[in-house]
Amino acid sequence: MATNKKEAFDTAEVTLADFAKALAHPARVAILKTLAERSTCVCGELVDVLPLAQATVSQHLKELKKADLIKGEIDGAKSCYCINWEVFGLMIGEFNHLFAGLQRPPESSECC
Amino acid sequence: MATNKKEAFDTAEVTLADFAKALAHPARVAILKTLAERSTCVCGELVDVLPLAQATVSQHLKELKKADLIKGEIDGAKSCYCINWEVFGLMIGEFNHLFAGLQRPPESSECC
DNA sequence: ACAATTAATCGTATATTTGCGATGATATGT
DNA sequence: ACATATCATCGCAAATATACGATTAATTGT
Repeated sequence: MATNKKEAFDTAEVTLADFAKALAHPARVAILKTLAERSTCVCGELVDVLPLAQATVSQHLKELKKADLIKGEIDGAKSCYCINWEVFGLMIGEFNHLFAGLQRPPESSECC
Repeated sequence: MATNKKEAFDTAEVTLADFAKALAHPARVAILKTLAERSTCVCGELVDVLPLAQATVSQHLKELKKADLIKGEIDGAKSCYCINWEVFGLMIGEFNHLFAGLQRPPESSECC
């Protein structure tokens, strides 16, 4: 059974894994890139940019929203999205912290 | 259908998404941490450290190997794993490149 | 030779992810 | 009021991911 064993892990590890999961699809990476590029918030333009159907793009946006990496607001008939820079910075911090912690040892120890 | 649409995206985005997917589970983050910590390569000790069954740990190791983030060698009856620092550095570079590209705009543009 | 240890793999169950068409709800333009 | 545009959500299908017990294969210790 794929019972969720998240409780059994460190909070830091779960947090990082969740952020990583948000980035674990090229469409979502592309969405973030596009949102950052056009400082003006885009909505259905994303559908034009991506090789995916509107429903699918909507779903990826939902994922990014769930991870709190983007904010969305209804602007008339359209939906306006933008990067949540606060959380985004937090994510970068988490990744950097992990990478800093995982340092190559002083070459004395050769592995297998 | 969950037909793979990877071909339709930029190589850079696919590469990064693949690395992100490798980190998208707390167990795999924990494995990398443990491998880095004990410069000496561990094998079944990981099973003791993790709250998962041996078969499950083996599967996560397989995932990390698929992403080329770790190397594994059979050492007698045991299996010895270690971080593939070359690829690991490459991954860090990819993430840093992404994060550098996604810069918060000069505050002029307020989003939604 | 034989029991015990180690770890990969198989089979299975369940959950999640990915993708899309269709539908519905809201807003806009005429 | 009515046709159109925009987008979230639903329902469905297929693929992946997660987890584990059981089995297998190889190694080690006695």
